[in-house]
Amino acid sequence: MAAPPQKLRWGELEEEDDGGDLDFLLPPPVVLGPDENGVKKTIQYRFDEEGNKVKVTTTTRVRKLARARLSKRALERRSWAKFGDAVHEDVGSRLTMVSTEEIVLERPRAPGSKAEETNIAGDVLAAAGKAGAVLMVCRTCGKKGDHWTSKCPYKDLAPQTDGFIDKSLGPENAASASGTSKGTYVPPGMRGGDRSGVEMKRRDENSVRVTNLSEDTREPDLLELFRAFGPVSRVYVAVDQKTGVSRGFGFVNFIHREDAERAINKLNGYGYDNLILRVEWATPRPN
DNA sequence: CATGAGCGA
Repeated sequence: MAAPPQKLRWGELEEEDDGGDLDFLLPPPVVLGPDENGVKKTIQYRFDEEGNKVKVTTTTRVRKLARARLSKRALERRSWAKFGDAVHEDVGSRLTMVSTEEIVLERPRAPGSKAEETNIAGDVLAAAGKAGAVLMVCRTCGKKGDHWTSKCPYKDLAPQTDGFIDKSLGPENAASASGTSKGTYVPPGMRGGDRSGVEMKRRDENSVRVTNLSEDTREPDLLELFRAFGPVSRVYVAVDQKTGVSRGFGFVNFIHREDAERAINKLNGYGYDNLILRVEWATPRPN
């Protein structure tokens, strides 16, 4: 019996664009790199609507630097003794186990579930007071149909929910997620009940700038270093968007100003990764 | 040396 004709999958179909029949006149595409920074350049040629030959260069970053070293912590983990099911495996030292643990996936909005009955979109429209209104939900305070995030009166006052947050501190972060009705997804901005706004703290407060960081210092490293002084609400390391390489400076925000001050006093001039850190108050970000 | 990213109708 002859094999059935191989069907083309959609991904294998040739892309058809206008003027495609003339494409053989164009130079073949050139792919440069990826270089040692993982930056890949693709040079393609095509005809535009007027039939002019145009050159299109796209730059993409393919992956992290191949030469990037493992962090100290990762190296340390390599030397850990195997445990669990892996104890009996002898597949060499770099072993990734497939978990045999059963994980039940919850589907809060599954058909028939309680959550399904509440129609969020309808909610929003009602709040906006008009049918066909846009889905305008402020991501800062969670208010619906009132203003956009950028116009939020609490813009800089909301507790920080994005970025790097020290989850080990206090129940606020973990507990707030489960605070409201169980099983229903609650957007970060709406967690934590009452939003009268009075008790909200400025989130960009107590911001400490850290400069002279080594290239491979990342946010987790900074957190490790600074959390000793008190609860940290945010860590940020500036990274070159194109190469992914650290720009050598970052910010750490503390919940308490005194902690920030102690961190500055202790860590400014501190030797870290063979460089001398500079730690000082950050001037507030312009906006 | 150096002051952050996203974000709409």
